[in-house]
Amino acid sequence: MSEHKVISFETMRVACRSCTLATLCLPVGLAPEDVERLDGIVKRSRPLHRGDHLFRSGERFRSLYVVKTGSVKTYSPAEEGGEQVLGFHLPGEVIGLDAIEKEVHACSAKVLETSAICEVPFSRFEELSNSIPSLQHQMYRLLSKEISQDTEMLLLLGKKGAEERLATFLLSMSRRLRKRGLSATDFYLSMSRHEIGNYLGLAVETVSRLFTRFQDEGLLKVNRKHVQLTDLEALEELVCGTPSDHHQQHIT
Amino acid sequence: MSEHKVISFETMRVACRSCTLATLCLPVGLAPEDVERLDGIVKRSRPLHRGDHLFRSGERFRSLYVVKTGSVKTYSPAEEGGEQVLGFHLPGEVIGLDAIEKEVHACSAKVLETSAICEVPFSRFEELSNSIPSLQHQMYRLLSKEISQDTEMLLLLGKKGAEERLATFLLSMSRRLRKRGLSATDFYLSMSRHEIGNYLGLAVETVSRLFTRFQDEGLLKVNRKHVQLTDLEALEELVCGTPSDHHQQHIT
DNA sequence: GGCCTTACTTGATCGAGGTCAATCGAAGCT
DNA sequence: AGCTTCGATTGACCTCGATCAAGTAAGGCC
Repeated sequence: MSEHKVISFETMRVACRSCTLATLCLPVGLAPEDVERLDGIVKRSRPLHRGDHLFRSGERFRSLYVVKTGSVKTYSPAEEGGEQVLGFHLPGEVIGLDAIEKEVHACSAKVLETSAICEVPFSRFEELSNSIPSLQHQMYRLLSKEISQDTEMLLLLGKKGAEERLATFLLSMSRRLRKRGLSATDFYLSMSRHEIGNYLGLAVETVSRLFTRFQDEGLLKVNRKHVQLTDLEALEELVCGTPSDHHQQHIT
Repeated sequence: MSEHKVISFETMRVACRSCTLATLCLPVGLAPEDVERLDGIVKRSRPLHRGDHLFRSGERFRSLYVVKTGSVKTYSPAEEGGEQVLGFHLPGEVIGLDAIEKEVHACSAKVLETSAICEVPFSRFEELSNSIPSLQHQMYRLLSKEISQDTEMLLLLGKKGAEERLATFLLSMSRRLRKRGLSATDFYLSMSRHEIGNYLGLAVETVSRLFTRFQDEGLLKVNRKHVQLTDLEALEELVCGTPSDHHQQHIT
């Protein structure tokens, strides 16, 4: 994991108002004094390390978590040691939204690399959002966004072929990294091929073969976890469905 | 469509407080005067008919819709006339939650049979939820529930085979109908085989074959849109993943 | 009633991608 | 360094479900 920088402890102590992720995870148009209030309920812990859990399936839901640096995967432990990867979470993204209703976590969240995570106790947050309309509004938007993202993913898994799935995944990473001010074309994947395959509903071997094929076709360069997207345009094309009329699953 | 009863106009005028769906779509523990307030912003229209749209992809988002009777499908119009079915919505279910963030509908909603639908203007609802903490709480729960349902669906499409998909679909219908006080084992499907297949990521032919197979195996009786589940137990087993160790997609 | 359109069913064939198996290479350990 | 382990890659083969192609039955309309 030497490709990932160590998180300085100082970084952890930065308040919401000065966090570089403020525009991502903070309500837009929130008054400064309200930011203070929100800041007051956020817990900041020491950096977590690869393999640490934010929570596990079955645990009582208490807090939402916001990734500050690093990355987290959520997964649903299936029968017999097998697991189902539900998502990968990058800085600025919120984890735990699916557990609000039942007040129990249906999935587990595991840190993929050394990461800084903010914890937001939900009951406190809910009280706060009661007295701050724009915070409530932002929360509605956040939840709604999660729904529409899941919907897109659903579409991907339901009808798209293996190529489109991997291309979509790579472009999603690219887009999300760019939004966070990082390189959109040159990055390290913090998850294994196995986890990618599991997430996309593909066998590890298929993921591996696709990486090789994409490289052969000049779409990207890949070396282990290091990926460089050299032809975003072509990847987009693969996704958008003009792949020279590829085996487009029935659909109708 | 003679199998579906016509909605009397009277039914439409019933206020939230006396609606049989109150326990489904109303906040639990909402004070009577608050129910009145909510009731005040809900619009009730004449019954809609098969093919009518609640909204179309691209339209500005203004309201959430609650199915009172009948059923609705949401779908995303894909390239070239093809569409992607995103979900089927039964009485008590809310439609439009995915559009809150962008304030634009990314999908269309079409009525599958004569249906009564309540319209809830979102901006008014949001104001109201600002002053009624338990309404806000219920809304958080509702949005969260949608997320966890999408997550389950995602799992289904990512890793499950055709049998499991159809079995899951049928059990989902069964469970939802039971919750609404209708028969869990004897019902009419308001959507076509084609729409079921599209929704589950399967070809029409596969859906048809599976219905036949399930019938042959004594799991259900099917005649056109009329379905009778005669062995819920066995269907559950198909879903849960103890199908005598069937071709369980890699997963790991 | 008879025609027509649309939905559903059933059979035959094909291919994307999963499974099995072997090899390779990198990171971690003593 | 040398050993071990786990992840990634590559090849051979096979299965599930898509696609193609009829054929059948039901509702709609004159």
